Amino acid sequence: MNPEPFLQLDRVIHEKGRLAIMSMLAASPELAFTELRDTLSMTDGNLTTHIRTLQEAGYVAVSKSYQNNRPLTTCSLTAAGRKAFSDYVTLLEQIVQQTRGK
Amino acid sequence: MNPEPFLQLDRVIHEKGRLAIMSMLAASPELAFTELRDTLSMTDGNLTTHIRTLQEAGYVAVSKSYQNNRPLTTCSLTAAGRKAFSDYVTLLEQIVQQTRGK
DNA sequence: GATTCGCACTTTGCATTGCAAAGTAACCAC
DNA sequence: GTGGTTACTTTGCAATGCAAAGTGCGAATC
Repeated sequence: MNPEPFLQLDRVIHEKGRLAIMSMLAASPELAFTELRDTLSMTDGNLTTHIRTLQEAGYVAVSKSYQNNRPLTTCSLTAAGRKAFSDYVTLLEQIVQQTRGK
Repeated sequence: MNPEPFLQLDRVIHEKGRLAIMSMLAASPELAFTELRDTLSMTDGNLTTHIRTLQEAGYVAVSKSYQNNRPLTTCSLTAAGRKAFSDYVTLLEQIVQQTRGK
């Protein structure tokens, strides 16, 4: 068994909530705070902190505006975020293959 | 994007360290404390607590004995552990496919 | 026009947990 | 017998996930 993939897993992404956020953002150019919250059944507080963590890591860009007289926060992946997520998934693939191939 | 797989990920297994332990145990019938520690470059304290967590979840069986005048702790997957790990990897597969198939 | 309501977040506080430093126990070397 | 090594365990701390409570703003109700 090769332990390398595990050791390399990015802590920022390897967290249920943030992994889900990253996956959703990888599939859509941008998503609103409320879309993420409702789709992932997260509490508001939980979602803000995860988004902040991703933002501080440089993985997502956050834009805040006003639309329809409401605050509107939209998130999108940065280039670094896309890269990091791709690398992460590659590691997952390796782990799955290592496991299934036993 | 389907958020189901993420929501289902088993917290006990979905942790870098424990995921690595479970993977190693899935590949070998049993492993010694020291083998796990050295292969995964974990500190002793870190490893014991992770093993305890897995044990309390009913995923690994731990047997303690004395061999060569040394304590010898060996771990192996339980049936429940094997099942839980298999389910977990299945979810990983889904996540990888969802991502790669975009 | 004050006030209640609802929406979209943010902040705060708590409870959990990862982690390693220090501790324990048993053996060996000298 | 004490100094060192191995194989763990316990303890303490720092980080983090999480949700309850808080904030700001506009709309509706009175």
